[in-house]
Amino acid sequence: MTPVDLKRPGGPAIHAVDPWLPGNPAKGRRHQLLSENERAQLAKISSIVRFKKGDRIYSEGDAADAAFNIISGVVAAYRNLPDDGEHIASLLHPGDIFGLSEEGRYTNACRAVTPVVAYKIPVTAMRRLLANSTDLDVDVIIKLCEELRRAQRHAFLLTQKRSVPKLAMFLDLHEHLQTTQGESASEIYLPMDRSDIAAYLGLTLSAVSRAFRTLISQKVISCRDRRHVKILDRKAFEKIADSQDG
Amino acid sequence: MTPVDLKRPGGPAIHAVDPWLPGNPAKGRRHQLLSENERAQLAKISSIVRFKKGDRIYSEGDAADAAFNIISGVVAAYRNLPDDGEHIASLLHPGDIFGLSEEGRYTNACRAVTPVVAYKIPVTAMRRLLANSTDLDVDVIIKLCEELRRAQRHAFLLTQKRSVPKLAMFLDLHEHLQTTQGESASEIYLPMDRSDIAAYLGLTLSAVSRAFRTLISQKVISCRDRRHVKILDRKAFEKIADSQDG
DNA sequence: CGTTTAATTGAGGAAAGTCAAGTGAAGTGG
DNA sequence: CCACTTCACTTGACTTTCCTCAATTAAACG
Repeated sequence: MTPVDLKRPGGPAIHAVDPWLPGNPAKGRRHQLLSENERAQLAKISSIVRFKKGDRIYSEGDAADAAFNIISGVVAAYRNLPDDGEHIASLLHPGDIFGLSEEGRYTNACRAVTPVVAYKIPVTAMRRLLANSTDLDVDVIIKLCEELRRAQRHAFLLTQKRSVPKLAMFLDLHEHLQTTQGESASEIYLPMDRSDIAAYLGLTLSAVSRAFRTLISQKVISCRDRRHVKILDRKAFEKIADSQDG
Repeated sequence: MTPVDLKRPGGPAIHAVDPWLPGNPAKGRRHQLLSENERAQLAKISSIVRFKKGDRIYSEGDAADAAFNIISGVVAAYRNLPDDGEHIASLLHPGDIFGLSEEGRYTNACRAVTPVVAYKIPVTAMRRLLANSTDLDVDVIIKLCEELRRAQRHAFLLTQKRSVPKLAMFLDLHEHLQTTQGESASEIYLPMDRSDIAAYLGLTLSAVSRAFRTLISQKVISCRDRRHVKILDRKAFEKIADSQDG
């Protein structure tokens, strides 16, 4: 499930696609951005924290005293809605950073979708490191560019009006995520449950369920169980995912 | 329409809310992040470019050789849809940066929504500056955090299912934008046309038009003309904008 | 002043939402 | 190890809302 270097951590790791270096070789490949030295420096000021599945990591509006860097597991950054639903702003994976803030307060709440291990990095120490500025700051900039693009892709996904293409795009996204992390491409693993998918796609639970059913009955995908999806008809799948007919 | 320091430019200017400095004083206020020195350094490597309303600044997939910093005007970053519609990923204003890329190619197309004046900064020169790292890199990080939050707010807005609250949130957003830039709060100015609003909200032109009509007929807002909106019933307006009943 | 582009409005249909009932799986305690 | 409880998900009937398409009206431009 997780690459080797994340299992035996040598300090925080930031994975991202370089925004400036032209494509090949290793097109679309995510690199570990930090040098051994930088990772060691960060390791000195950070601690390792663990969360059980479902644990709240912090709430919206809490004092933002630390940023986090995921070693293993999946985290959801979300906001609560007035009608007690929730909107998931992003799903974060190993190599991602979260805990950004506005005026010293977290803008989202965060919870562990799976068991999570992460580095916790105090912001004050982090700012000091950034000011003494090795190449660390450029790496952080690169990572932020990537997160920005992700947020924009998410917004794009949300403009899709029909539920089936939305779900297809979501599955596509997760397949890419898994292949770029070097895992089996034959099956997509979904670590979150249906209600999380609904909150991320801006749909109701029912709509997500029906969208799965539609794709299954059209023999475009099959589900071994609720968390394992296989793509049966790649061509139909991509047609549904990148155009908007479902 | 634009603060004075943007009219007589002393070099690129980045405006953002500090993510770490706690709220008061000047809560929610956007600062000019760059020092005189930094602005001068950036000015040396950048040129000033002008665009007429409607001009395409660059296309999706173009080689990303420069970033831009807006002096005056509004820019839309968008993607074309297969069915010849478009999705607007973000609306950019004076003090914003755009032209971020992935593997050396622009991920969005950009066009001028109003007449635009901007600094054009070659990425190679910019990278050199960042590597020689004054505090410039930290400022860029701060700005990117802000853009990330904006993208997440946009995604949040897009999860709203009814058109009226969506439009209300959009108007609210623009009111904030104008007050933080120190302009008259009595009326909201919309520099873009209805189809741009539709493309940003993920609605059809008709739906946007009807949402305006609904708010007008409920006497929540009034329109002096298509670009000037006034909020008549602040309480009703906020109820519609932050909860989801419209 | 006429032509083009932008916006409004209306009728009808498609799709997701809501509400509620029912099924399946997973975990608990006996 | 099995009955029981719980939670996650599915499915169905009905309502709401937006989209589609088309016809008009209003504004912008030469």
